[in-house]
Amino acid sequence: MKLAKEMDYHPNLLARGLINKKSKILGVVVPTINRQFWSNSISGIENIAYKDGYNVMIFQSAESFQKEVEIVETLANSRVDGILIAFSKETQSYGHVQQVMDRGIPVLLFERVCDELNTSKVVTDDFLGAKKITQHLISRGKTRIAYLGGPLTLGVCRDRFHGFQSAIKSVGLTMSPDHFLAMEEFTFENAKNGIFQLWNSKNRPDAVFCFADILAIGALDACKELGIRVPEQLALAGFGNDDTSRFVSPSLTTMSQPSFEMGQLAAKLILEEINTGSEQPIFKKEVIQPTLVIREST
Amino acid sequence: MKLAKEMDYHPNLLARGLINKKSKILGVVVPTINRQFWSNSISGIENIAYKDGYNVMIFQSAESFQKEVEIVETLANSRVDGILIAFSKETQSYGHVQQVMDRGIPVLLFERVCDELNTSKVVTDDFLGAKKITQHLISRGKTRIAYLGGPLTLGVCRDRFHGFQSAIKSVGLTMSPDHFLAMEEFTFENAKNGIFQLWNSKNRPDAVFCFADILAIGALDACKELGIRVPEQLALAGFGNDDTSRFVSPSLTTMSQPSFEMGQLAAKLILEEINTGSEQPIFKKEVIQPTLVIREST
DNA sequence: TTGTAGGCGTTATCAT
DNA sequence: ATGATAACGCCTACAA
Repeated sequence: MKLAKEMDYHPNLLARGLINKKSKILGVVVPTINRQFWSNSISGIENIAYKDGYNVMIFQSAESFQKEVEIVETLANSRVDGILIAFSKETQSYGHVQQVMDRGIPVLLFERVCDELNTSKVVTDDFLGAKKITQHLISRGKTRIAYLGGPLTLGVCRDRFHGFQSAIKSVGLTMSPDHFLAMEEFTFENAKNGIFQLWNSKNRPDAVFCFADILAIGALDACKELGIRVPEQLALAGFGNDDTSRFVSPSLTTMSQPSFEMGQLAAKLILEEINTGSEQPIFKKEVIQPTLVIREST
Repeated sequence: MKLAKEMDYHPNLLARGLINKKSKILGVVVPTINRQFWSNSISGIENIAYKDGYNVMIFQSAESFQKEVEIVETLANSRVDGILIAFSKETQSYGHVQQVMDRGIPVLLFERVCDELNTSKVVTDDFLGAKKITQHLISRGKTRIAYLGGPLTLGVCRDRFHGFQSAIKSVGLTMSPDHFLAMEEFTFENAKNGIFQLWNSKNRPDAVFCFADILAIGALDACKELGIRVPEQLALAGFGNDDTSRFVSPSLTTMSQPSFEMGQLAAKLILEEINTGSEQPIFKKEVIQPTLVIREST
């Protein structure tokens, strides 16, 4: 070691990886790092990975299937020891992932998963989470609850919508069809327009379940412009508990997802799989419970 | 290519990197990806890098000097083709970076930089930005402006403070010493306590220049609790133009930093350096102007 | 204990 | 054009 330092020797990780057939790198693919859920998850993954001497390579698919395919291929070709993926919104087929699994690379799916692949998974209990917060809206005396969310092709959207429905139905309520708004992109502006639309109809809701905090924040802004009192005239519920949800006013009732811990768990599972070697691994599906955070908007 | 596909051949990027002495990977080191400025910068870097066939490896120093040193070493040992660094708050010495530069690896500094290293740099014009927004506060008739920021050991803090001072002095104002609050950690809570402290003194300010949006948001919350009217009794200015600054109410006046574009520029500069080969490169320092976004808090 | 040969998967070079 | 060979830097196995 002394001589190494004297000679300014530094190991070449490429060569080491080549001979060892492992790079001590985990690859992570997320839709974006520009939202707290994802960046926190990544921090959780890193937290565990570092302890085990692993580095983490982060990639953003930017919700593009094409890019996701390229990234997964690159990751596999870089001989990363494991890949953690949260699918893009566009992703409907999973051949690109099955392929790297066939090549013997451990894969773990988190948050945005699919049923078709036989891997370990870490997901939020979206059904129960959505059900709980909808029940909370109902407990506030709301009966005409609208749904503001994404296309039901995306698993997460489907689950949350079903949870929402389940809560409604179990108390004998129904959702009028024009209270179901699905948008392709989860943006502030889209949500705002959604509220305008809902409020201009003859059949105004008295509460809105929003698929994500950013939608609820857009909804809130629409309410301000329209002079709607929140939560008296219209209660708003979000999902995710982004920092922002605490800072807006009225502050936002939402479901808190333990994103950091989910990342940690995901890393633990895949490292387990990596370290137990090539024996037939048992794939675990961990379903994480989000918790209700009640604030002013309900 | 056909045969390659038939045989399910995939190139081994480690072997390729070993022989080519280049990995087609850029390494990025940021304090955290959990703030929009950083995640947007990274998106900008990726945007340019991908076009040139480069992948981006992202690492978080978590504001720890020790971790930053380790990351830089790992990156160098992985034979990345270039390293983009934004220093951690703790970083005061730069030997770890000089070392990899001596090893012939191109390095670019962005946002959190230092004068000691001879590299290309991409920075915000913190001095002028702080000066502009302070002048804006002055133009609103404020005369007792407090400063809420970080330790002056951090270059960014120093520059913004000097810009603040310059604006104050140029109109013959002075800052009373107890209106200077420096905190180690830029958190909502710290900022809140700062406002409590300022408001409990005999010498209340009528405006606060906050080093970062999150501080202004904490300040805003303190104002709500204390019943201070913003901006009439106390005007608040932030820095960074995080999404949240638009969503709080009153919405926040702040300086907008073109983070995505700064990332793009940083990537362009280092790729230029990489592609021109080992000839003596000319190091550029790009100083980006932030723009004033006037909202309700002033 | 210490030293040496061989191979990981590529690519560049040289010979055919 | 096609084919063989050496080398990138490291590590393992085997020989001394």
